[in-house]
Amino acid sequence: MARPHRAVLTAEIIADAALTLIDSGEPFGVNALARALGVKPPSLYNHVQGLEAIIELVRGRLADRYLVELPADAPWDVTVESTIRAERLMYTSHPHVVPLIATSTVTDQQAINAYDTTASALVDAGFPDSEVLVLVQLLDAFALGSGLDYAAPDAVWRPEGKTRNLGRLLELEPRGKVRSDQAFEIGLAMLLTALRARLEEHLRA
Amino acid sequence: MARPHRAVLTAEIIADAALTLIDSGEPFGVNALARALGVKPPSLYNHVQGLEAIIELVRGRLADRYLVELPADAPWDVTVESTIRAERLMYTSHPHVVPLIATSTVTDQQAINAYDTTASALVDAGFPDSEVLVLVQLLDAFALGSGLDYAAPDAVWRPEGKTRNLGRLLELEPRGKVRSDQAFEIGLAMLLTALRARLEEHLRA
DNA sequence: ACCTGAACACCGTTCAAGT
DNA sequence: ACCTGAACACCGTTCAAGT
Repeated sequence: MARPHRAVLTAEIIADAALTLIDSGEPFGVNALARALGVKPPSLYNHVQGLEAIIELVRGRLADRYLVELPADAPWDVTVESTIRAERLMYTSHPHVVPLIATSTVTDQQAINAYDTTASALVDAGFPDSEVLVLVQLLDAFALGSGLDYAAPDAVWRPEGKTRNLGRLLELEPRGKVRSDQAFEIGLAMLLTALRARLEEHLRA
Repeated sequence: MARPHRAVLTAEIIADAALTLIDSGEPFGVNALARALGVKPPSLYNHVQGLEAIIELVRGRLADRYLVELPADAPWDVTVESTIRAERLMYTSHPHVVPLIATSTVTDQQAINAYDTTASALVDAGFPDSEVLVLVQLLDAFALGSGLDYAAPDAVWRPEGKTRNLGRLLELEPRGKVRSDQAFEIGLAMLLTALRARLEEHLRA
């Protein structure tokens, strides 16, 4: 059998299977994905351009589900907070995706929309143009770093010798994902405070 | 010739060659590194445990050079600022290293020391134990994200459709590494402000 | 002690051949 | 139109053989 009467593959089917495989924690790649789909690796190239394109499809799939459209008339800090929380929920729900998308360029429309929404909220609030992308990037780095931390909460640092405080702090309760959650809340509160203070300065000047 | 009279390989030689190869931007791996060293891939395994160990050696090499010991009696915010600036200089000087070390566990002694120094500065300043690791992590994520941004400053987002503000902001001058530098300065100033404000709250309570 | 050759189980991608 | 087989140029790692 070379070609079934009804197509067994589409970009959507590939994206879904990719997300499932990534979430499983098993090694991810074109060959492994083809195996999971019961198909030979070259077949995928009839529907997607290659590994990077598949990863971008996965990003799009997640963005569609998690980065929903926000009300345009909400206060800027509500928009910012909602977006970061949605982004972090996306990452913590699919932690194995984080390392794959962390270093690639974002082209997916819904993901771009989410960043555009945050950028627009900051522009409308009164932040100067020259700062907005920086702030969007800072917030994104925080959400992403927080996602990486959630995926491997106690594995970021492994001191092998004596330390003044780091080793002791790593032993403190709570551990793991609970600590990662608390870390996220503290970091988010700090960033929002800093943003509000900075906006004050701009509006006063 | 199976074994030369004088060893051609040591862990240091491998680490240096690895850094040089990574910095060149060419594909990095055990095989490519062996080729660069004029040696067969299995030879490396007499000196290092594998690819991950080589990457950790590179981290150590950079930490030795950039994350120098700081005076223990400096004000906490000077320590924090110096460490972040040193870390960012390390990443911007070796941008291709960033994606390789971003997702791996830190075990190198000098790198651990740097984090321990920051943690201790925050503890001594009066931040509660429960927050210190979070803050160290937030600062680290910022430095790392800033390094990633410097490596590919205009490639983080590529909108293909229309956007309210994102596309316009991406076109603004300055571009590239200059913007990345400005972004770093703004982000750093914001984080230090937020840290000082948070410490105030803790000391007042 | 340490480098090599051979081997293993993988990768991502291209392309002509098949239906 | 779309799946396959064969092929290519790679990976990282193990291990017996060589000096």
